Amino acid sequence: MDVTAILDPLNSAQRDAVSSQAKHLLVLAGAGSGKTRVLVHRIAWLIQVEQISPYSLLAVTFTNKAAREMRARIEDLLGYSGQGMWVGTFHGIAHRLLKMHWQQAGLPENFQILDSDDQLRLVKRVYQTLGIDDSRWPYRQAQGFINAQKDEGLRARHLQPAQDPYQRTMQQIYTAYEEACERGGMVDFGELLLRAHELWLQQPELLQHYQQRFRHVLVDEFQDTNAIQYAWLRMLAGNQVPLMAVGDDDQSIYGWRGAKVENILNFSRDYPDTQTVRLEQNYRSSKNILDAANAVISRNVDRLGKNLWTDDPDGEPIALYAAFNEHDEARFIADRLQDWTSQGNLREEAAILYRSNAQSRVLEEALLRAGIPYRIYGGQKFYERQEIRNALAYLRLLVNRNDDAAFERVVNTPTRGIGDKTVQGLRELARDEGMSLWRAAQKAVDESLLPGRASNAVAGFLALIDELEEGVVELPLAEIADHVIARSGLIDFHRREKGDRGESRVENLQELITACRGFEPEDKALSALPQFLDQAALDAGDRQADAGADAVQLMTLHSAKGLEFPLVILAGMEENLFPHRMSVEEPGRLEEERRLAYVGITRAMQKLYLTFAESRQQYGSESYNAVSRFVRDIPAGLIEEVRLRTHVQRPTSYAQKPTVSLSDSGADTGLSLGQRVTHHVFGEGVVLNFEGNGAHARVQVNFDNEGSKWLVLSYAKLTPLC
DNA sequence: AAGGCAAATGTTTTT
DNA sequence: CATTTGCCTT
Repeated sequence: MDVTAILDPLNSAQRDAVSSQAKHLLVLAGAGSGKTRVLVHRIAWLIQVEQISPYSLLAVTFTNKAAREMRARIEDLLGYSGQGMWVGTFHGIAHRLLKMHWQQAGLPENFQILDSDDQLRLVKRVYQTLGIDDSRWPYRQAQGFINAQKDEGLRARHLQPAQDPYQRTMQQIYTAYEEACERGGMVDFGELLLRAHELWLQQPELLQHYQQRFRHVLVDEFQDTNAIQYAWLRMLAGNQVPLMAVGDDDQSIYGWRGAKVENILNFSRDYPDTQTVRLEQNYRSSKNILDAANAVISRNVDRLGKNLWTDDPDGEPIALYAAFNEHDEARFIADRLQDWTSQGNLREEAAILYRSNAQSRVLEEALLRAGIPYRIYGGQKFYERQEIRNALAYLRLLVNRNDDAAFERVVNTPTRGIGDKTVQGLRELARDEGMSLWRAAQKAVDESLLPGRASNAVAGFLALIDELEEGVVELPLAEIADHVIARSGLIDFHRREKGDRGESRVENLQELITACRGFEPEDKALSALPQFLDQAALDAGDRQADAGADAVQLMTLHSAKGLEFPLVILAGMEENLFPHRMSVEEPGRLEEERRLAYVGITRAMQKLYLTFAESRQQYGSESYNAVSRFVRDIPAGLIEEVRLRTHVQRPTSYAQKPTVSLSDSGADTGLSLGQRVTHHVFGEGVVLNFEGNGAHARVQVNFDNEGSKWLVLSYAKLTPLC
């Protein structure tokens, strides 16, 4: 392949980036501006033109999905997979390093990865040993504290001794938590990064080895890197390895998880010989959609500044629908999707995006009723399901009896008469003797330290695990899993569960066996099981099994980042929902919500619907939210309001009754449910509800600025609009 | 030790 | 509203 094949499909800014001769490169890539394409073509350029071996390239992404996509697209372009090239997530690469250099990293060879669930359990155990009151300091707060510190690259010993009780308690927990991890050879997600950083810090010759090996390092979604990830990159780069960072400050939506947009700002300061390239031409959305997105994001103060433009025509106007309530909203959406497919489009080209997962239920119901196939992304991941984690815990015990997290999880699952008290006893013994729970259990049985019944039960559990391992180690992975799931009693345990929840859990366990069958170990020489377990911990398994069927896509705005759809429906465009009520107070968090709105709008290629509900059931009670400020930020000229309710008679009985009563109550008020009205004090609003008649008639109006109010019809001078 | 009922508690998500 | 947690009874 020659240079033209790499550069021809690119615009001039993209070409500048791909063929850059500068030492370091910062690409500010707006939404839909060909970010991944530039990365992939840059890699092709380095290999084909600069003659750099794939072995000397390192490409870091944020998600496993992005890593897979990059691999696939490199293969597409080059015609072969970049053999020997390191492509992976920060965590995946850190894990790889630690596996290779476990001794230098001060870890046991078979160190265990703790996911957030394991981590929370460990935190709870630390509370118990320290005697900390969890009603005063919630577990999750401590977990959040620990992760936030690790994101910043701080260990407990790095923290300033503090006076205030919150800091003191958290630091105490953090210290004990670190000790517990160290003792058990356990490594949480943050620890992977922290350790990988320290590994190089403490082993300069190892760092040098990698600095010589990697002749180019490329980073995707740079706006999502946190402090420790950037520190790790900087250490690797030193003053010799060229870095290429690609990101978009306007799409930084993970600040709440430690991501630092500032890293983008600091990059050119930290590396003065950086060429900055802006990709501002958008190839994805119609002009109307892009103008709307620009209008929304321009209200943010804290930006690097970038204006996306397009050669495309205006396209269709953005449609806004004011629903009566969330059911009406869902019904409207289902109708639009029906229109979409009846016009000959594919369902999978349409996506419904929402701020929070809780919104999906009503939408699902409406789609189900309308017979529209759909697929939901997000929610619970496969490897995070209870039943799967239980099965994995048994498998983990086979590999490593001293895995306390796994031991605790399944010692009494299915229930076998080992209750809290017994486990508590084992924990104390383990702590006193400085041994794992497994060894403590052995000791307790051998030396009859437990009451008879409990002792028998514990002995039974120990025997079960040993027995599970017998004659199984040499078998293929899937058969090991099958054997363990059946013999541990997990299948029966879930089969006995009431409702159809148990049924789906049994199916999931079967699915796990299938996953084992399809698993290809990275290192064929080593046993497959430990490799499978590591992969399960690092990749939550969000790949969709039934990707073949044509279905509408439902997902949160967060998980929509990086995707695009011809038709996008943003549902729940309401204050308190989006922007979320937790984020409206703080300007910084509000800016992040706004970036989320920007991400949402820019997912749309041809047609964008915005919907909101005048009234919505939230946490069991009715709430009345004004239309989202993000909708108001969009110039009116770009929006076409759909006003079905004034023309269409709602067939449902509850909606008709008040309409009839309203006109029956003496003079025709000209009001109906969903009617837009204006009041001389409260301004504009929408009629939500109605009660009584004649002089006592009252209407409930949701005012745009004042919220919902009940007004006596004969006093309030309401003027109908439209 | 296990199961049932009342009370509390609700973002976003990856690794 | 729906799910999870904690207390209380068998």
